[in-house]
Amino acid sequence: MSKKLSINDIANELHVAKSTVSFILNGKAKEKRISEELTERVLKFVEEKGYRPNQLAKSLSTGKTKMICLLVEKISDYFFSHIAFHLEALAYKNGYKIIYCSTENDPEKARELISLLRARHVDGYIITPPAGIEPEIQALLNDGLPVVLFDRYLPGIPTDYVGLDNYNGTYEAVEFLVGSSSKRIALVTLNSDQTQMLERRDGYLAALKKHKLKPLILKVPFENNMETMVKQSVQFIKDNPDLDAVIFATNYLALSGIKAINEAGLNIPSDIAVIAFDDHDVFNIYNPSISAVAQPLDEMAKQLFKILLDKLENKVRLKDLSKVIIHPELILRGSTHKV
Amino acid sequence: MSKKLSINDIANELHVAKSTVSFILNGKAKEKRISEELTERVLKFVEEKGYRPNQLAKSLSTGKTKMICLLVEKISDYFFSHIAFHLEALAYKNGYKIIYCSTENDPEKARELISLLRARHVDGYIITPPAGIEPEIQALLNDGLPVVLFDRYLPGIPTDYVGLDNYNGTYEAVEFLVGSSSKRIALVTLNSDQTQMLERRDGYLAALKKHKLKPLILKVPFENNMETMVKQSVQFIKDNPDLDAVIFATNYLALSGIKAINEAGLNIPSDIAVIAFDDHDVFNIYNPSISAVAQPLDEMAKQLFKILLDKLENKVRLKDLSKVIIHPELILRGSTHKV
DNA sequence: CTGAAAGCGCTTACAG
DNA sequence: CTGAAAGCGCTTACAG
Repeated sequence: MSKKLSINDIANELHVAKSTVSFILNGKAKEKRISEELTERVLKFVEEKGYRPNQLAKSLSTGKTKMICLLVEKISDYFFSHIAFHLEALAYKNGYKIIYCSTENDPEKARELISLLRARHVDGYIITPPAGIEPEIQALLNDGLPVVLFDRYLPGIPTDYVGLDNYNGTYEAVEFLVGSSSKRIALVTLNSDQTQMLERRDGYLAALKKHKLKPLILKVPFENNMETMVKQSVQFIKDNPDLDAVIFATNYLALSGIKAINEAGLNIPSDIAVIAFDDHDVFNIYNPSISAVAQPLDEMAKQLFKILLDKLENKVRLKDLSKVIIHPELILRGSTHKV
Repeated sequence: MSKKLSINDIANELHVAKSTVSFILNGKAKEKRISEELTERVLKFVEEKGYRPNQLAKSLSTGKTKMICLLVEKISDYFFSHIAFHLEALAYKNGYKIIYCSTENDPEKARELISLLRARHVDGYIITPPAGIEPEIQALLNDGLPVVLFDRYLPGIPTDYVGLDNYNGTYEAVEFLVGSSSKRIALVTLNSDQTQMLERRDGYLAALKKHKLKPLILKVPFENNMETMVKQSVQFIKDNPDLDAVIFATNYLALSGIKAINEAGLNIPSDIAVIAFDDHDVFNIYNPSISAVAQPLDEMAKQLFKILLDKLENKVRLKDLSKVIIHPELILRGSTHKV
């Protein structure tokens, strides 16, 4: 276990001041008018020895850790793990590392996590906030730390935000269903007040109203397991025999709902057409394949990271907020009628 | 943006030495025989002010960062994102944070990531290694850093390891299929030399041999997208009309394979029985539901973390290696015959 | 029990 | 161009 090289060792071995080495390593050789020859010599030595500056010391001294906190509802969810993957690529390209945390939608846990991450001095935050952590978010902002919310926002607090145009997502889904002659269109959603869920509901309601159709909404409790969800959906279908189309507000609701439709002995799409909100790998290979309102995951990640990076690099003032609303894509597959 | 409190500020305000404050904060008050009254006073003050020690400074001084690197093939994969979720819970309970990185199975990228994480002085590593990073793993070990590999290992290097009993996973799957009267059992696997894939193949071959059945293996190139995989599987099915059962070596191979079986106009399980290696949420709600050799994800995460933590806390010597082989669970669902 | 001091490994004004 | 020095905010022997 060879002792790790420090900037001091390098300075000593090369008989130069460690400040000189530091400047060279940080690309300030020109600026500090250090001779090209010396610069070369130092860089070569560093290269040979495989020296890597201790980031802890650097961070303590500069106040920057080059770490970003990704605080999501649950890292194992399809949506979040894919966002995590895309963000990672962008972060690494720019010299940042990502620490992830799952809130499981518990504000208490989110508070604790933010507090822990603050003690580690991460440079910026990307967060899907549970309701109730407004004070902590505000505190981050007050202390000059960049915070970008995504997927859902906190109505009381102005922040940077990247989200889907959920309203038009369901609106356009309804429009399509009406256009393919569905008359009785239900929305199956979660019993949740998160902004993205409310927007999906509102888009649905608005489109139905436009077409003078009666809304029909099933709210599934958030905590339910798949089995319970299926049962509730089956009951819902039985109670509404005139149903001829369903929009599911999340991809897992759709999966359980389709099982329910199968169990009820109905055919997709001839008896009931189905559109899922939020795409999923398996929708493509399901039988029938499932139409979906897709969130462009890479685009969302790209926008999220851009907003954060601009603030981290002081290209944008902290007070100047960006809201990016990404347009979803309605992907038509086998679970809806051809038009 | 109020200035952050430091241990110096606290010492000054309370008119005590900062070493005293440090001892108290680190629970060494008793050991250092600091009066209970003073201890109380300091803790109360700290509590009131909401002081959080700067972890960077602490890390620089102690050499411990309380951070763990989770280096996986791809964070958005079902298996890895679920392992990540379970590990997170364990890590946080023990005061650790996790930085994740995706190697995408590229040794060059893995090397770069390890180098970057070393500069950040993470305390320990949990890794699914791509072939070719043996030297880097060895270097970590030589420098006394705990490393636990999982899912696959590097044959040349003795390390801590947590993996599935892949051999018996496919072996038992074949046994079951034979027992439910399948005669012509194929294995669809990836064109990969990773240890876990080889073990799955070997278990399959051994079980077939025992029953004097002829093996039939399709190797799908690793890089293929879903569509290509489906095409290859369809062709494979057509080429082998006597096929009556298939074991898919990964969950995504199973999903594309099932699509292929559907497209070939065959019925599951009456024409072809199907077992997938590695369970997936959607298998349960698929129609028919899909039998699977399930990896106990929480158990794997638990073992992984325990091994790592024991080393981090010096409960186990670095040289003493653990290998934990976890037994898979064969979950029978609708894609296989009842027995 | 307490205080002064050195050290972790960097950065960065400041003076030459 | 270079060197000595202070500072980031902790920990921890060491001496009283």
